Amino acid sequence: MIQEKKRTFNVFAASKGLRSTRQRDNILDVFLATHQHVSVEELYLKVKAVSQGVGQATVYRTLKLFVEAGLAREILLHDGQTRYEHVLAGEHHDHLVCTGCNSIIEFENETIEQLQDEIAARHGFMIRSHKLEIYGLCSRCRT
Amino acid sequence: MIQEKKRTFNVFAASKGLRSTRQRDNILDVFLATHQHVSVEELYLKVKAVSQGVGQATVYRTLKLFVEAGLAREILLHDGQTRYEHVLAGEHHDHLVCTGCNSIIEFENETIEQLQDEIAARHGFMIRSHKLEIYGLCSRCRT
DNA sequence: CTTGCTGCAAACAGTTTGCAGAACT
DNA sequence: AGTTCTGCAAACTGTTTGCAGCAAG
Repeated sequence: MIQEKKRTFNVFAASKGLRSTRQRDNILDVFLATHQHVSVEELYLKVKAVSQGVGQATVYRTLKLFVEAGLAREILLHDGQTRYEHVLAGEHHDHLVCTGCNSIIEFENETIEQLQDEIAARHGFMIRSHKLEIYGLCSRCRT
Repeated sequence: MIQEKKRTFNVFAASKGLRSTRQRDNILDVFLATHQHVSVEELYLKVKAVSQGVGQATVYRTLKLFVEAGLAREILLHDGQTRYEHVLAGEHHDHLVCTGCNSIIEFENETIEQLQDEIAARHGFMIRSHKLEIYGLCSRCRT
């Protein structure tokens, strides 16, 4: 599905008249190879390790493109850094964030999603996205 | 209940050996008189209108104290500013955030809270707090 | 050759911090 | 008097932007 994502980005790029560059390819590769919730800084370091001469600015700019292309999603946790996660086709997941070790457990719950739809409908609200984060201590960190 | 909140803060201050100052009183008054989701900047301006000579830094410092004292809670939306909301005894509410006009509708849903507890339990996770934000367009903004 | 993309460094916005003087106890 | 608190301005951090040169189409 990595190929699939690359294709998605190419289609998007073509439709926008964007050019294909070494940097964007590198960043996309690294992003796709990465696990959930990379910060820009982390990604920048990984990209730099693979190929010299990619500036932070480009990483920032490119990540925004990925978001536009629907490949990535911004998430704001409480650590002052914007992080990006993969958008997995169709489904959505939420996060259990451990404040002890900063680990993140993902979960999905169809019922919660449905309830959200109901709540939105009740307020005449049209949902575009949502974010549910539960903070606390994971099983290892609760002593 | 404003008196009640002031008392809460005084108790907290006393227990921490903090001093009572004109600035802190002013900021607390303004915060309590304020509606949900004030940014530091907004609060700073309101405080300055009431009494000259209160610096931004003090507002920042004081808001953190309110959080520690359990009166306020930080919320991070997607506008680059940290906002603070009132902590209402016991109950918790979540947000429908309109990306059109930046208005915020609050809601509560007991069932969602229960589902969260179940999910957490399933992962051996101990919940400390959570945050559910639904982004989209409110009834006025959806055209 | 035209136009978009990049790296760099400077600019920014929000927040934090060091410090000298003011204020509380 | 002894400390804590404050305002100011400078420092910081994460992110954005202007621009000259580079590279893709």
